[in-house]
Amino acid sequence: MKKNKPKYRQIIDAAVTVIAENGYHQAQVSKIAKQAGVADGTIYLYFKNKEDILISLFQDKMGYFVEKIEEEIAGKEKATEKLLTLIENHFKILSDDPHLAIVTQLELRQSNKDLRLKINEVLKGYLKVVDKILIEGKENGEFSSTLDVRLARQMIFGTIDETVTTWVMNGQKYDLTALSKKVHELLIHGCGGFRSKG
Amino acid sequence: MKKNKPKYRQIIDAAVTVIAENGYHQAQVSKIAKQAGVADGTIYLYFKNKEDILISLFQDKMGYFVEKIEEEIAGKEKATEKLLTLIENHFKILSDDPHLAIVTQLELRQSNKDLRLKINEVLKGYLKVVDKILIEGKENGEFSSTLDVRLARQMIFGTIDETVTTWVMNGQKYDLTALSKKVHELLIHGCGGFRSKG
Amino acid sequence: MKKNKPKYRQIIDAAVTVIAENGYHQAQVSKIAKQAGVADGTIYLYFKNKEDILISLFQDKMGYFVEKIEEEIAGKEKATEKLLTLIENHFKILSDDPHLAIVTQLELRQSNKDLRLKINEVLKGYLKVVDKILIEGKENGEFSSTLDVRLARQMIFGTIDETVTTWVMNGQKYDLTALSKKVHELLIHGCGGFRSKG
Amino acid sequence: MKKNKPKYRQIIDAAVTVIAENGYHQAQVSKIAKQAGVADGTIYLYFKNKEDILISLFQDKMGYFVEKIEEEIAGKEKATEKLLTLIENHFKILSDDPHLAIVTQLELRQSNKDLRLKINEVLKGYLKVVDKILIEGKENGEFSSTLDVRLARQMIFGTIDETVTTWVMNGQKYDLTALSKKVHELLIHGCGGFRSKG
DNA sequence: CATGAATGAGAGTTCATTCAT
DNA sequence: CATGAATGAACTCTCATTCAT
Repeated sequence: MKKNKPKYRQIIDAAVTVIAENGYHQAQVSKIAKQAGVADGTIYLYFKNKEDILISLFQDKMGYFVEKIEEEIAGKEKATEKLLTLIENHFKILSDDPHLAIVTQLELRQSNKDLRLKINEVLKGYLKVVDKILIEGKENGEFSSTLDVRLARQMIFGTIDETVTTWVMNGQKYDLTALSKKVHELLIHGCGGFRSKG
Repeated sequence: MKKNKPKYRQIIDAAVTVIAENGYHQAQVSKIAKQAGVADGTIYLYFKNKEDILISLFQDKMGYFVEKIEEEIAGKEKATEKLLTLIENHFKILSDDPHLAIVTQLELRQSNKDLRLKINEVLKGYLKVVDKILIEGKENGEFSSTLDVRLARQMIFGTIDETVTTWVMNGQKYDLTALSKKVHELLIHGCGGFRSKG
Repeated sequence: MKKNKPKYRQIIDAAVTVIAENGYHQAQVSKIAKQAGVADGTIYLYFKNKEDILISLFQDKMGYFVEKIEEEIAGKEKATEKLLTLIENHFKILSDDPHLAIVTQLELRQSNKDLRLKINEVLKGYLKVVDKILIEGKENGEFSSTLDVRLARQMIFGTIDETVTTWVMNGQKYDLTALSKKVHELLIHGCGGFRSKG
Repeated sequence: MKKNKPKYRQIIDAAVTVIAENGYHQAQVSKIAKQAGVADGTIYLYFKNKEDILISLFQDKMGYFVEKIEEEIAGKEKATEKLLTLIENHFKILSDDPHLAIVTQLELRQSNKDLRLKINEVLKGYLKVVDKILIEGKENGEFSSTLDVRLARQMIFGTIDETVTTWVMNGQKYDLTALSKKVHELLIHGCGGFRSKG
């Protein structure tokens, strides 16, 4: 398994750095090779082609993402708590790795449709976690019984994603993690806020 | 004013068609010229360069977007009604122009950072409309008085955008406009739904 | 005869200005037309093509050059005096018209071989004047009886031309005409200078 | 050092051939690559861009020029002998390489001002050699003590250059080297020739 | 005579990938 | 396993010239 060899990770990490610092369109294979400390040709011993580096990068990082979040969620009882944990961790992981945030929110989106379709495939793992929380919440009465899971998932992911992207575009200058509770509150009660009476 | 000459529109429309049918990276100037029925060089009598075509395209279409939505909103009294109208029109305009939907949701996002920054500039007009609705809703008590306008705007835009993108990526096979009410409901009351009692 | 119409001269003069100020490769027909205050198409009512403007420009200016010099020379008796007069006038005409100097010494030389061959054709009129002086000087004993007229002509023209070019390349900052006597002295007596005894 | 690799020279030599045979404006990079027997992209492993090929070509050839002439001059005692040697070698080197003569006298002069300024920089090395001869000649009494070195240098370079250019423009049909002595004689004694008595 | 909108051919350069060493 | 020199396809933009008005 090539994925366990040290150079595999070296190249993935080099790709994140190079893309974050130079932008997607200025991230040539030769630059990644140099950053990784290997020859251009060596890249092709570990990856099929350039696209494969990017997909692998995404799978690798997103795999950790899902794993980490599932782990943290496991300890929570209520769906709303789980959703908060998901938001908190999503924000935290990207806050802790500014390069990764730039790469996933801005740079990788410049890739062509094919690559984006493959990235979406990878994203499904994340979306399944969201779906599971939503279904659980519907079942135990925390969420509306008429909730459309697919739409709610799109709202949750869309909102989190837009929040992170705005933060990255503004230069990661403010504290993203501090927004978790307010975003959570918004997602649970909407713009209307919590009402005891209509 | 070049913008009023027929060839200006011909070229913009040709660009939408060519990008939608061939993808961003396969939309060569010569292809756009051919589709528009003009010579390659003619493009440069109306646009500074290729990037200028894309920005103009976005400004042009988004300008209509904002104009149309502001017009429709004007007739509504309540902020929630205005939000519904915004969602309905957003979905309707893109539903009515499948090519435009592909271009704005998928293809134009592949552009480089410079172009994307300029596109974001244009988007600000749309976000201001959303902000106005939110502020109004806070003032007349429809929305929570503690609502964070910026976060709420990110939720609204993120949700709408993600909903449209998902629809486009799935081949525009289902009725997007039919989702307006449910998306609206979600944005107002959140996953928790409307509760008469906490 | 088109050459006598006012627009003919307007265009020639515009060409000199535009080439001097923008350089040969940035002297587009449209720029010359604008400077001349006529439409692009009008150029082609007076000149066959762009090359024709440049050749006409050269013929026109060089014609004045030869005419002026022949006129001044006519009043001189000795060949050496005639040579001095030629140098003085050559330097003076170009000193008096800095744009023309730039155009003839630097810009027009960037033209392609065809155009340069035609320019050389025009130059022959000037070289004939030089030849006449040389032959006269040989006949009346002012110049060596073994003088190779062709080589001497190349020396005279090469020296004058190089002197003017150096002056133009240095920004026309010093007084070119002040060099006439010394250049003349050099051409008559060479580096060795005048010697009463070998 | 790329300059010592065989392909570096292959490309330079190919450029001389292609420019001489097709003219400056018809010397496309792809043509030079083909002539050199390498791929288009290979050119850019050895040269920054097309202009860099031409400057390198000039530096390379002119470097040899100056080196060769300085070497030959070193063995001569008198300034006049040195000048003769310079002329002889200048003529000989270009006579021996007809392609190079075409390139330096006609084609490279069509380059834009930027390139020509860089070429002039290279030429300064040659002009310094001329200056050294002139100063030496003044010091040891061979040349006039009142000689203006800058003007004399312009005469010498202008005359040699004009002589070579005329020879190239006439199709290199006559023996250029045979003119060395007469040109030398002209430069030393001028049109007046050698006089024992004024 | 004069206009100026329209034409369309033509070339330098980058970079993912290969393969002989 | 690792190297890195070599490959070659692909595309934007300029500008001299024309011709319908």
